[in-house]
Amino acid sequence: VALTEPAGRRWILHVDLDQFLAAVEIGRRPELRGLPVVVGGAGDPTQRGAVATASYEARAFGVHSGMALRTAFRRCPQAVFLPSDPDAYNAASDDVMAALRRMPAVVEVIGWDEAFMEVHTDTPEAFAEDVQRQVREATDLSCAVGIGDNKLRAKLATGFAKPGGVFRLTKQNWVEVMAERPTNALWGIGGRTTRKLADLGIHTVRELAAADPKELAARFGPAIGPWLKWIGHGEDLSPVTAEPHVAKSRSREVTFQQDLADWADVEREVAAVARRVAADVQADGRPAARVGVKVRFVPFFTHLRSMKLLAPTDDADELAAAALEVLRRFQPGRPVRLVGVRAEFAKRPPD
DNA sequence: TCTGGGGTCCTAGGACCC
DNA sequence: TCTGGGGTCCTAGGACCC
Repeated sequence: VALTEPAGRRWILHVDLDQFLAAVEIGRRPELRGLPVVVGGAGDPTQRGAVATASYEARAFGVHSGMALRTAFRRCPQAVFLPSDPDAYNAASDDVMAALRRMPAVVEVIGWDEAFMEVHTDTPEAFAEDVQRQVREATDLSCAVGIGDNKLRAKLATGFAKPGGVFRLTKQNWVEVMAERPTNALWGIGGRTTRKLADLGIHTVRELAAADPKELAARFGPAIGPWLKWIGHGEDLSPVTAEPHVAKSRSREVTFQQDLADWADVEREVAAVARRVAADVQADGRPAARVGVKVRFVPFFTHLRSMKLLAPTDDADELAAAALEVLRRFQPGRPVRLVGVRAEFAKRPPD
């Protein structure tokens, strides 16, 4: 008998904080509780910017993440609009993840407000409720917990657990719960793929699961095509890993409140953004090997160009010069509403 | 009054080399 | 007079996620 064998079956839990950014703001300003709260941009709904998180009260008015702040204001003018405060959310996120890591589980953080946990137990619902208790005690935040037999099903289960609940989705109830739902209910299928699948006559998860893998491969490529059918069955073999995340790139971008009509202004902004990226690269302690520039023209055409550097560097002057060199490959003309600069780190050869 | 910011991974075509 | 086929690197862009 292997004494190291963990007790109980293997379960994957997906933990997702409820209305995370709004909850952090409410936590330090209790008078906001119960009010529609919208966090995003500079907190000024007359400016360009997007909703990062809306409280449930604001969602009742049709406000949701990704929506333009101005649109949110039109839908819910009485909402409290707050600027995004990344330092506060990072701190809260760190506290939550520390609480999860104190539990007997492998913890994989996948975002500010989300993590997978691999646990061994015969009572996963009881474990999930313990997770919720621990998170609340440590941070006063509430979370939903999805229970699955793999990461995909756990992640999808959370959607049925929100807010604040627990839901189990496994091979047993996959068909019952998911088969008649639209394909974009799956994690990994967005708007574009939904439309392409519809062109093939595939609208539901059941139809995707039954689709011809060759047809999918022809339409979506040799890796993504077969994977789509696979997730239609709810299958996912990816492991939960506690490996610390190593960033592959750092980027910054800025949307201008007024479009830039003068290309000289675009050049000045690209250089400035490149210097901010350089500071991030220096803080990371690894040099960048590639520089990319993003330009979004009016009305909303986005183009990207990039260049491998002759030699990796974290020097601000060099990165700014490289960004300007990449910028020269763009066709000036239309006014510009956004510029971005991305630095990619050198790929580290496997040991 | 349209449509944020920060990431990751995949695909595909051309260059280049053998 | 004819130029195949495979591998890798570089680049642009698509798509998705939080």
